[in-house]
Amino acid sequence: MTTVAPRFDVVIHPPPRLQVCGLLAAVDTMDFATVRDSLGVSDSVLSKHVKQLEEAGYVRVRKATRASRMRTSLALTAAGRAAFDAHVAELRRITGG
Amino acid sequence: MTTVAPRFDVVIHPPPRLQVCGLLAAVDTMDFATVRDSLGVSDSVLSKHVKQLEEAGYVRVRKATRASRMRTSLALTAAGRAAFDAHVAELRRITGG
DNA sequence: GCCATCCTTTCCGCTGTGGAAAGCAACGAC
DNA sequence: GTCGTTGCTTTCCACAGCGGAAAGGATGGC
Repeated sequence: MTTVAPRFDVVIHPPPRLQVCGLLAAVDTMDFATVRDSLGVSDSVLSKHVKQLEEAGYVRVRKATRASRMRTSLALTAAGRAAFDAHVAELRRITGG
Repeated sequence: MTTVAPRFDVVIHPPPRLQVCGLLAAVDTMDFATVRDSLGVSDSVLSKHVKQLEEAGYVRVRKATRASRMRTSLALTAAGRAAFDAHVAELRRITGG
């Protein structure tokens, strides 16, 4: 039984962004550097993908000074979580969940 | 517990090909026209995606004369099924299945 | 022969992508 | 204050992948 309406989302689907959403879905918040290292991508690549997720309203980017250094933390928004859940539901439907 | 080793497959991941594999995974064989109509794409688009799956060794294309008309039927190969299962496993892993 | 069916291939313009490098803001060291 | 470092961001660029339209077979009915 599905709780969200399956809906394919082209913003989420590409591998790097699917991974970012997958990571963020499991936590409240995650540092930019942690995500970057988890994906094994460069700063610029992650930054660009995060920007797309942010412009879609799926990810919130918060900059805070921590330990005397600026850190950027990422989190899924409510809309982002909903879109991710719907996309995952659609993937399950397509792949014969 | 996983039965196949999760492995991301860039040949399978793009939406049209993921859908083709998803359809074929559920049956022994499916006609080209049926797949085309299920995806809602044009002949040329499906043909090109099928070709990529075929060149990867994932789909077998069989042409047979049926009802006095030539029909093309598609089926996953063993390698195709294995790759699809592995890709689905990886998607589940990424999305927190 | 001619036409219709059923794909396949080519052509073309567009979009998306990653790598490299330059940019930039914030901070501590001095 | 200026210098260098850290931590992203943006720009530039070259390239791969995509779909639509149209031309191209191949086959069979007439």
